[in-house]
Amino acid sequence: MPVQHNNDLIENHLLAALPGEEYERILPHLEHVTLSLGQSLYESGKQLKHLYFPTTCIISLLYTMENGASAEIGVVGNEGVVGIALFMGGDTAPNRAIVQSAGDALKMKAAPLRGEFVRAGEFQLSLLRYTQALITQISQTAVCNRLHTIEQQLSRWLLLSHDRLQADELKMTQEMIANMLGVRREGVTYAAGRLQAEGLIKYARGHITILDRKGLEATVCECYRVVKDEYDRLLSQAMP
Amino acid sequence: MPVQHNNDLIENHLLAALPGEEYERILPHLEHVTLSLGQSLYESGKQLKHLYFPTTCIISLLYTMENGASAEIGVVGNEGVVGIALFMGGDTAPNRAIVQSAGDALKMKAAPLRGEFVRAGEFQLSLLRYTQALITQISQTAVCNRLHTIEQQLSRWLLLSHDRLQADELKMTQEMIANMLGVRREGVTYAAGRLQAEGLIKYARGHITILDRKGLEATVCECYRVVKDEYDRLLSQAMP
DNA sequence: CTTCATACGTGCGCCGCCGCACATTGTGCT
DNA sequence: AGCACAATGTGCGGCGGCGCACGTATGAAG
Repeated sequence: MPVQHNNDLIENHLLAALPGEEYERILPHLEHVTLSLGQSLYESGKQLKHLYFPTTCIISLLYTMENGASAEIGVVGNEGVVGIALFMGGDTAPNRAIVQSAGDALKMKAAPLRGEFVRAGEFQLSLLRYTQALITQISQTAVCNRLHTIEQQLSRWLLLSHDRLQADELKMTQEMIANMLGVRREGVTYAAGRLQAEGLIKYARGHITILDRKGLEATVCECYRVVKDEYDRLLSQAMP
Repeated sequence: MPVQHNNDLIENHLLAALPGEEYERILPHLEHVTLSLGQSLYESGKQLKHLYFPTTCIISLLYTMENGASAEIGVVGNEGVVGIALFMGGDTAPNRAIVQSAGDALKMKAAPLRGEFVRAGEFQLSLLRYTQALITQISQTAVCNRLHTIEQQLSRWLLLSHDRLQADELKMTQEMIANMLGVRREGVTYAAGRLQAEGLIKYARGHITILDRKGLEATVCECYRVVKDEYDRLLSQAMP
């Protein structure tokens, strides 16, 4: 289905921040799609066909090892875009993009993207600034994986997801979170139990509710703040 | 000192791959600099002033926590460039760039870089492709930090350094490696001891020699291969 | 209302890594 | 040559996380 309402665009901050002229040029190339939980947007090493601008969904960038173990390297919501390899010139990436929270996105074909990108306008600047923010997120994930406990990383993960979510409840089992964080399911059970005991979250059978966001922010490691500040700085127009 | 010999350029693969026209335009903006071990090219949050194209040096991208703990997020040699935030539009980055192996580089001021970048020529394409390769390296660092042992990570780190080095010996104490990997110095002693016992490396007081590269490649985790393949694929002109 | 798969809880032994303390061995400097 | 210091070796207790096994609860399907 083609994009019918301008509101669709506004829901993605990168698109919403475009000046009218570029907005008009890009509009016809966007297609509204609904994505379901667990769906794959691209696979490791496979040619990317589209760019996805999330509006209400959340996408997780995952790397899966040969033995099946996996770990998340970043998360993308309506502040960003999925498929940066397309405009960075790689065409493929050695990771996967999986729908972590069902919802909608705007899909753009590769060909018009390239045409628009080489104009070196605001669209290109936005995409590149976003990419730098994503690099910070990935970097901080590396640091956090090295130096912090599961409980700290879970807090960081919950806050990053909450920032990209319109609600306080996310549908997500501990098993799924364990796959994202690259840890045992039991490890998540333990860490989530502690956060619940502190009254910061509440969870039950695949439903996690953020009860005390301030409290979470107070206990999370600095990694969250570093990433958040960098997103705010680089995407100030695009992330209110 | 200004660049006097074209050979200087050839030593950096990104510059060497430029077509003659762009090469001529960029040449006057490059300055040859010699960098010493431990020197900082930029600090966290500080305005970047220059882009550095390593020729014989190796640069480490590090993140340092508030409590002083640090971890490497990537390494750059003559296949790449330091200071991507300059052309990605961020101007600053929340990490540091430290000289890991003394040597030379070509330095380019921010202003002419921007002018050249917006021409959307081969220079821009090269820089962006390189950035994607770097993203893969950072991502794989995150995964490796999560899932692999110090010994595996040390192997990966040695191979990545060896790829960017002209020799088999690198000047590097175990203490420094520990800071890069974000682990204890004793952990590096133990892991290095095992690699030495297997006859893969030899080390003594700040001098590490790669004895059996094939052997190292056979024991390293898949993370190294993933990064290497992606660099080869994206920078095939630039990394022989 | 029962059934049943799915999600979560818990205990146990094990291992890798940490923090600390201290011994030992090179290396450069005078 | 001798000294001081930097680099490495080693041991020990502790902890966080792993793999495994099995128990418990809850929501949906019939």
